[in-house]
Amino acid sequence: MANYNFKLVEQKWQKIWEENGTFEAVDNSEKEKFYALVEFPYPSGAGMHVGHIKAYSGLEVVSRKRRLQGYNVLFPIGFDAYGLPTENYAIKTGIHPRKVTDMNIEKFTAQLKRVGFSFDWKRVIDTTDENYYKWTQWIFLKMFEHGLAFRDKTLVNYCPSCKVVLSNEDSQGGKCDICHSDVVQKSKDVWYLRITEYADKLLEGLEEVDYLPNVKLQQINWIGKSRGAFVNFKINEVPEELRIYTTRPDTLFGVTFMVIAPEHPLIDTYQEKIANFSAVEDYRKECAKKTEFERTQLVKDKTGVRLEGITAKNPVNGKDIPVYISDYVMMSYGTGAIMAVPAHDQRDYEFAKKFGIDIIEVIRGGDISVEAYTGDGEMVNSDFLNGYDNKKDSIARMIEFLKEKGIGEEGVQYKMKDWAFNRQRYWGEPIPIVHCEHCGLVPVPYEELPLKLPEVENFEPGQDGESPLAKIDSFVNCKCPKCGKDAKRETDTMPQWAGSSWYFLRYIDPHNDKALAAPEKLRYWGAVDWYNGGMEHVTRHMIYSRFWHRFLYDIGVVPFKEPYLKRTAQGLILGPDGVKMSKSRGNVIDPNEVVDVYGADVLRTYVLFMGDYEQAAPWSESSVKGCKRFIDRIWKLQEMLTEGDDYSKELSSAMHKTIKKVSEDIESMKFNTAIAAVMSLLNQIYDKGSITRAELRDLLLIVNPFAPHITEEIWEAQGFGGQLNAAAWPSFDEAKCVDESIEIPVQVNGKIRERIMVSPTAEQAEVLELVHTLERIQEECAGKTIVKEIYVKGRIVNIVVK
RNA sequence: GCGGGUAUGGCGGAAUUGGCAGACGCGCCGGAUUUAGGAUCCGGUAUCUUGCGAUGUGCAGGUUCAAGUCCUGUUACCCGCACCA
Repeated sequence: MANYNFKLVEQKWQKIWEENGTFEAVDNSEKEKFYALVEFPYPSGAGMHVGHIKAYSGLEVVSRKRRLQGYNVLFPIGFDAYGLPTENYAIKTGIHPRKVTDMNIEKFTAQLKRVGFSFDWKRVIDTTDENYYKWTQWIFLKMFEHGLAFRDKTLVNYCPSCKVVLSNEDSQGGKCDICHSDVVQKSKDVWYLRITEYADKLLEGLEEVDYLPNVKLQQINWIGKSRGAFVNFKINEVPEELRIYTTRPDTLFGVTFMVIAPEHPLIDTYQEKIANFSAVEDYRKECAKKTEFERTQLVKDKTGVRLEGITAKNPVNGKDIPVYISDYVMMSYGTGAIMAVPAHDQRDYEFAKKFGIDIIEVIRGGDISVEAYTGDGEMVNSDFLNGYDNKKDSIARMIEFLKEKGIGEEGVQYKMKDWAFNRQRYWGEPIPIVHCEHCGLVPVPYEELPLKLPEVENFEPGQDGESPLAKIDSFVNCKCPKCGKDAKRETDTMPQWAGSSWYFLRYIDPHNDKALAAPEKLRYWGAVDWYNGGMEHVTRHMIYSRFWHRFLYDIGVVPFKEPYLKRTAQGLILGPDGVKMSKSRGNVIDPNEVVDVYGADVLRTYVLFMGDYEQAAPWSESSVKGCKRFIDRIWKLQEMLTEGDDYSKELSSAMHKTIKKVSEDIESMKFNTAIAAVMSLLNQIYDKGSITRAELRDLLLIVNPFAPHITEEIWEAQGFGGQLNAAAWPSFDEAKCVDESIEIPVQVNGKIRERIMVSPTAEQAEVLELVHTLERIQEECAGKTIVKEIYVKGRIVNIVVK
C-alpha cells in the first residue's frame, strides 16, 4: 500500500468541507443545539502561533464529537481586529490599518483552514467591520442612555510613550501593558462605564455558571467585595466630619490616629486650619512625583506628615486623636481616609512605631510589643464589647451601636473600579457622542449608526494624548443632533475590549442589519454552552463581557442572564527550552511549518497529546514525530483489514473500553489520555495482526475529532458509506468493557508475592480459596497467624499475617 | 504579604480518586529488514543488587491491612493580586 500522502488528502477534504458547508450551523434546527466558543484571535502580522492551535483544538474536538452525536453545533470564529499593534504598524509603514487588518485576516483564515478546524466560515465576524461596530456603538449608546456611560475628570493612568490613557487593568504594576514603559498619573476628562454598579450582579451570576474553580475565584477576587462599616469621625476644629471605611469596626476602641490620602480634598478645604500646611504641601508634591508603581510596589518605610492644628474625636470613646496624611492610604479605595488601629493592623503598627503613637490592644491573643495581632480573640479595653469574641459578636454589636448613635453604618466596598472606556487612538470604534455647547453631551441618533471611522493620512496621536481623529476637521465639526447648532464630535475611540465584549452574540446572527441579533435566534442558540480560552482573559475580558451582557439582559435585548455557561482554559505551550515562547528568545514554533512537514492531523493530535490540556507543557519536535507515527499506523491498518461486521472476540472488550474512554475523556478535556487509549488499542491490533471492518469503522469515528482528514479518507477508501462526518458516534456497552478474566496481585503484609487470574465477578471466598492453594502464599503464611484477609473486587488481595 | 497551582524515570506525562506506581509517547539499548543512511517492524528500558531481594512519587512525621492519593509540619518553583483599610 502506498504511503499516506497527507498533503493531497488534507487539501482534498478541506475543499470538500468548504464546498459542502459541512460544518455550518443551522438556525432553529430540530436538533439539540450546542454552542462552543473559542476566544477569537487578534490578527497580528506575525500570523498564527501554536498557542492558537492548542486553544482551538480543544473545543474543535468536542464540536466534532458532538456533531457525530447528533447535535446542531455552532462553532464560530472571527477576528478581534482593533488594536494598537496594527495601528503602530500603520504608523511605521504608512499602510492603512484597514489594509493591514484585511491582509492579516486573510493570512489567519488561510492558516486556520489548513489545520482543518470545523468552524462555520459563513459566520465570520470582524470587529472593525462597520456592520459589526455599528452595534458596538449601539450598545454604548444604550449604556449612555441608562446612565452607565459617563464622563469624569480624574487622575488617569497615562502612558507617555503610547500617548494613551490606560485602564487599571492595562497598567498593572505601573507598566503599560502594550509598551511596558512607566505609567504616570495625569488629570483628564475621560469616559467611564459604570461597571461598579454591576459588581453584585456579576458576583451573583457566578453562582449559576460552571467555570473552573480558579476562574471563578479570580473573578471574585477581581471584583473584591468586602463588608465593613462607614464611620464618621468628628473633627474638633472644623464642622466637617471625616468619613472612613473599615472592615474591622470591632477594633474601634483601639483607634489612636487617623490617616488620609495625600489627595484627600479635606486638606485643601481647610488649609488655613493646618498649621504646618507648607510641610504638608511638600509631602503631597513628593507623593505626586511617585508613580503608582513606586507607591504600591516599593513597600518600605511608612512616610507621612501630621496635620498640625487638626484633631479628630474617636466617636466611641470621645478621645482626641491626631490626623496624618500618608501615601499608604489610597484616594481610590474606600473614602480615602482610614481609622488606624496599630495594635491590629500591621501597616498602622509600622506607622505608629515610626511616629511614636499609642498602641492599644483591644483583642487578646498576640504580643503587640512585637507586631500587630490580626487574629481573633477576646475583646479587651473596649467598654461594652469587653469579653466578647471579636469575630462572633463584636462587629454586629458595634454596627448596631454606630447606627443607634448615628455615627456610622454598614458598608460594602469593591476593589473593582469603573472602567475607563476610551483610547486616544485611531484604530478603534469612534465613540458616537457629540459635544454641544448648548445641550452638553448628545448621543448620535441610532439611525445614523454606524458612525464611521474617517479616512486619515496620518495615524500619529496628537500630543497630550489627543486622538488622531481630533485633527480631522471634517469629522470633528458637526451639527448638534438636538439643537442643530455647530458642535464637535467626541474624538476618542473605544478600548480594544469593546468589540470582544459582545461578539458571541453576533455569531448567532452575524448578518442582521436590523438588530445585533434577531430575538428568535437568540432564543434558539441561547448562551454559549462551553467557552474555552486563556487564563489571562478570565478577569478583564470575561468580566467586561459579562457586564455588557447582563446590561443587555436588563434592558431586554437578550433573553438569558449569563453569556457563558461553562468556562475552561488551556495551558500555555512553552518553547522547546521550557520557557514561554517569545520572538526575542527565538524559541517560537510556527504551526505552518509543522503542517508542511507532518500535516494538520499530526499537529492537531500533538498539541492535545503533549500533556494535560489545562497545564503548560514544552514543545518537543521528537514527540511530534511520535504523533506522525501514530497517524501513519492508522493508515496502515488498511493492510490488515478483514471482513467482519462485528468486533473480533479478542478485541471486543478493548474496543468497548476504548470507545468509553475516548467518549468520556473528550468531555473532561483529558485529550492526552484519550489519544493514549487509542494508541494502546492500536498496539493491540498490531499484535493481533488483523482488524475487522467493524473495528476499523468505529476506530475511525473515535479518532476523527483529532485527525479528521485521514479518517475521512480511509472511510471513503474502504467504502463505509457516505462521508464519515455524517455517521454516528459509536456507542459502547458497559458490560462488554469487562474482560473474562483479569490478573490481580496477591500481597502478604502489603508486599506482592504472587499474581492470579480470576474472573472479575468472582466473590471473596472463591478468590481467597484459590489464593491459599498457591505454594508461595502458603510459604509466606507458614507458622504465622492470619490476622486479616482483604479482597478488593477486581483489584487486589492482601493477607495480613503475624 | 494574600490567594491559587505544581513537585512522579533520562524527558513530556499516566494512575479507575485509598488498592499492582511509571499507562501512552519521546529518548536510549538490542534485534530484524536495508548496499548504506533513513523509514519500518519486533524486544527491552525506575533505581540498587550477579541473583534472592530491597528501595522508590520534593522533604520530615502520622493515619491505614494498603498512601503519589488522606492528616500535620516543611522546602522549592510557577502564576495571579498587592499598603484594598
